[in-house]
Amino acid sequence: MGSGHECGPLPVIALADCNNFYVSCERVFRPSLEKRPVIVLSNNDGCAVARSNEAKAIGIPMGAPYHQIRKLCEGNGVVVLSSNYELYGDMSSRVVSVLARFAPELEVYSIDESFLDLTGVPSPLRLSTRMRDQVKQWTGIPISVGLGSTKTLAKAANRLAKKQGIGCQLVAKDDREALERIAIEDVWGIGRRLSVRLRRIGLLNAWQFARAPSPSIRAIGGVTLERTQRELGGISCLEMEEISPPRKNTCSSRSFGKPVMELEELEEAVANYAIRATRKVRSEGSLASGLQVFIMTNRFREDQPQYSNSRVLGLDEPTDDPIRIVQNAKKMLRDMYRSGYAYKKAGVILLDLVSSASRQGLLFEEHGSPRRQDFVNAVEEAASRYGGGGAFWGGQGIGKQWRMRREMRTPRYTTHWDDLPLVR
DNA sequence: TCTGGGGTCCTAGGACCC
DNA sequence: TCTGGGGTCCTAGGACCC
Repeated sequence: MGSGHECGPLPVIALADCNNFYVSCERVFRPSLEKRPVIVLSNNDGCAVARSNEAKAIGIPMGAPYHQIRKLCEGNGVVVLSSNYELYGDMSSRVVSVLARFAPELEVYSIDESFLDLTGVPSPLRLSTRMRDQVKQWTGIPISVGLGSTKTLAKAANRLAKKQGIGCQLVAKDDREALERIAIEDVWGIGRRLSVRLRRIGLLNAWQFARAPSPSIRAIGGVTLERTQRELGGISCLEMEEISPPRKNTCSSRSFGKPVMELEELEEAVANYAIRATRKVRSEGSLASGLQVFIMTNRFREDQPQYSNSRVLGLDEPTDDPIRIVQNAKKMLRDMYRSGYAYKKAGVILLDLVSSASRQGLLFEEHGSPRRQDFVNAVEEAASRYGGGGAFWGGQGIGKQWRMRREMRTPRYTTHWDDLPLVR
């Protein structure tokens, strides 16, 4: 230790990333979608958030608003699906459980990506290939695996693996040829803004970026960008995080299916979002120390008057009480509501979540009488067991004119009994 | 007519204090 | 001729990710 030489084996990080994940999930249950152009739309059937390779080849860009590509889709026989997050969430955990058999240390990074520590494995490429076959065989989901000595190099390797249609790829920190093929905007951590500024000073790809003088990098993107640069140079700055740190905030928000003018309807939507957000924190055993409510008009409509606002409230004591949160959220909404605007979106954010186990022990809480707690728990229990139809709070309303559109959703094959595929 | 949702981290600048 | 300086805390906004 401390000699400046390598001690122990060179670190090897793998990034296993599902190919076109949402589309692949749909294909598992509808094999007829294989080899056809398929896209999955975001909430509200708004944008294309997943595209099969065939759909990419047609020229459908990532994130394209559906109304802009509708003609293109119709003209090319593209299968268009609404998103089905219950299905994707369930498929995701299946994939993770297979991956976990291949490495002692695994970090679930997103719904379709996991990092694995393969340090010390004799032949990481061969292991990755076996892993990829296993995932495909057991879950039906195709994945690509990138290998590198840091997370950022593994990301870059994964990108090349996907681009070239090969399953697994390793990129070493001094592999000039490979790193030159990664455009600057495709480096993990460099988005649209930063890539423009980096291109302006002549840095066009990952190789050039990695070798640029670090003070100029820091001047452009601060310590975060400098970390990315070091990672590309093989110096690890982003550690594996096996257990994800507890969430700090949670948000529930939706665009409305139709613009909303009236306060009453907004109140209904906000009550629903508040309850959804509260259920999330309850399920994680957390309490909210504050909440934020926001509303906004459609920012794309330049012909219409715009208004957006938000209110933040600190709670005197952390809570997971839906009644209290809904009451406060509605009060905050009424406070900032202005009539005469066509509202497009609203949301509720629960802030500064703390663990309910470490609840700071007020034995005599004014609002938290045992009977009230029991009542709240009973309603929430019924709601979670039987879904929204089991029980709901008064303020949630029953009209739901503002509900989002989801007109092309496939059945929830794996999570709802009613939707199980029938075998004949 | 139609443009997603849910997160994190960092930084600059203001308020406040001594 | 020329307003003190330095620390902490908080927040809004900007950047990124999938």
